[in-house]
Amino acid sequence: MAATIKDVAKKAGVSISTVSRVINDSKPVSSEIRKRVLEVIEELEYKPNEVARSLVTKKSYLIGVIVTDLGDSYVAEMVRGIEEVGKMYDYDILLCSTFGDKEAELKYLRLLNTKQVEGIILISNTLNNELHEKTKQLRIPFVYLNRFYYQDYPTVKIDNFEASYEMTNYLIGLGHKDIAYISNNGDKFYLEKDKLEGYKKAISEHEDCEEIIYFSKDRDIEDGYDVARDIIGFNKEVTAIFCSYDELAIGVLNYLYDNDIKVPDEISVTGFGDIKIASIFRPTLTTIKEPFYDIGAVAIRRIIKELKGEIADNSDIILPFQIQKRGSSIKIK
Amino acid sequence: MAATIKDVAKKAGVSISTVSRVINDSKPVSSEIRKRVLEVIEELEYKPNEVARSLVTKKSYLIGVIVTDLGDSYVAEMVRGIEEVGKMYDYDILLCSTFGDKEAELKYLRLLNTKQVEGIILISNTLNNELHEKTKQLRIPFVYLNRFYYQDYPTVKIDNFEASYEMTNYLIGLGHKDIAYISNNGDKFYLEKDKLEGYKKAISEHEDCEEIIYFSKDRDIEDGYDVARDIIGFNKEVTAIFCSYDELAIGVLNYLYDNDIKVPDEISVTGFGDIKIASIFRPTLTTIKEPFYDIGAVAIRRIIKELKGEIADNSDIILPFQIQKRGSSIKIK
DNA sequence: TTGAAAGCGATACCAG
DNA sequence: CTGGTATCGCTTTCAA
Repeated sequence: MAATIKDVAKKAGVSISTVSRVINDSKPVSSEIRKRVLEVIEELEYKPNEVARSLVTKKSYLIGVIVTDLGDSYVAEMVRGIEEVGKMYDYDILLCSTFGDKEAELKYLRLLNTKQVEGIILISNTLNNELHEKTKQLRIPFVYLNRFYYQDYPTVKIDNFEASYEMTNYLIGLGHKDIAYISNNGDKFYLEKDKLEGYKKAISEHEDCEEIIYFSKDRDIEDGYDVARDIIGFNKEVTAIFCSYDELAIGVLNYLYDNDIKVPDEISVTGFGDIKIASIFRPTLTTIKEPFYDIGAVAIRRIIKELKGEIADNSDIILPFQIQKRGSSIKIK
Repeated sequence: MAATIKDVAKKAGVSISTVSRVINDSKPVSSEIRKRVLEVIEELEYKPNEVARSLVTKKSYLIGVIVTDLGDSYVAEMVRGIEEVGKMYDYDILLCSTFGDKEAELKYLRLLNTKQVEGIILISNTLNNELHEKTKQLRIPFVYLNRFYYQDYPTVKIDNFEASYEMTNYLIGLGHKDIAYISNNGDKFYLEKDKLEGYKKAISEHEDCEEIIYFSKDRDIEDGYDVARDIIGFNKEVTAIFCSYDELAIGVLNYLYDNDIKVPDEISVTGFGDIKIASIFRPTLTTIKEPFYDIGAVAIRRIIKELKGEIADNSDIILPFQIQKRGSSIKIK
């Protein structure tokens, strides 16, 4: 068995209170005794049992992180941010993956609560209305991260409208007039709505441009592939395709590659997100960089602040984005 | 404050022992009392405090997972496997990322220990000799996963020699004779050694083939890019390039793309690993599928078995691999 | 079948 | 500055 505080106390000939004091240096201890205790600790390789400690202090130094799927690079990126910043404040990450199952979101919310996590970050990709009551009950700091939907919880994100507006203007600036936009869904709860509006606004500000909007079935690579076929088939004059998600853009690039259509020479393609593959793929993808790492980092930062009792209003945090200009877009000839 | 077992006991008019019995059904409780207790639990929304429970049972239902970087898709994949199987046995994952820092590996080993994790899985990408003594001290199940080096701990992997041998034979079967192999390093502790041997053996068994071995500086995409330049520059007759890691292969494909060399028409390229991007990239990459998810799954399975006292010898577990034939390789004309 | 009481390993308050 | 002791929330003997 591992040594306990009692073992140390006995061997050092002091009380457990004293041992506790030296390991936490919570109260003054004579340097003589401190030294002896430290020696015994060394000797016994004593390490305080954090579980016991948690029980009395009510601090677990654990943050629960519920994610959809680490297999999505943007999720992994957020978790990196969460973890790295968490560690700076001695917080550890308890990880749960839902694989898109709403039931699981609720289940893990409960589970993490029994494990006494001090805060919870949920990275979701669906809409979940049952969430509300559960999160209220918990009474622990909670941040909701969702790249697709908008729901009424504290969150961290970029200004999707503005980003989309800028990207469209960037393409217009390159001389493109027939810019197709691949949207996923413009309904109420979708962040996509903002993006779509951004595109529309930019287009409407330029007389020689017209809205060309296509809707994809979903937002995976295959969906981009399918829409690309439609666009190319029906709309020969399109010179640029702006996709509301990088995943769609990759699908578009794949379709164009398979059909020997040169990017960017014949057609420019841009995405949204800057997921990992965007800079690796050939051609490299021009896209809007959503700072996933920072989003995670800021999310946990917010939780820790709240834990420390520092003011934390319920407002969303908006992070800056960037237009990453890469090989898939070019000035029109 | 959340309700405790005492609150439940008081409200139900029974002792806490009884409450404990019903929530664990560890001992018979009259159905009448059970019902009442259950009602109160419902009413108070009582959820047992797992921390307190851990303290007495010595079971935290926590497995520590130390990884290099979730940003590497294969790591994320392993963690998925670990977590999904872990959950089946009610285990949760405590995640720590080292970003390649050896010191951090040791540090987190200690940390996880104080957090009373019941087992540890380390996903590493370096050699770490100081590990040995630390892991022995812990006396908890430990599995070591490393895609690059071999170190003397229980691990889960594929037969790298055999995989490399098969892939080389596959290319030979396609009619290729001048097959370049990009190795990272053939030294003692490198798994790479086995791969290199596999390639050599296959080549040696075919009279009209000759070893063409290039060494990359490291094993990232850029390194593959650099080596490709060398190969193309110095070895015009090469018709196939077999890379010891998918990352290198992606670099090679990028170089060929940038220099207008058609894959697979002019040259075939194959990789090793089947990381996520391999099947997305164009052309899709022919490669050896290392079952990362399964490796993680089996690793935690092993730990849980050991925890249950089921026999667990110290031998490595070898998982099957597969040759994924995709678009980057073709029969020679 | 039930309850009382002893711990699990630490912290923290109260005396001295 | 140091020690004794209650306590955190729960499980687990031991008696009844």
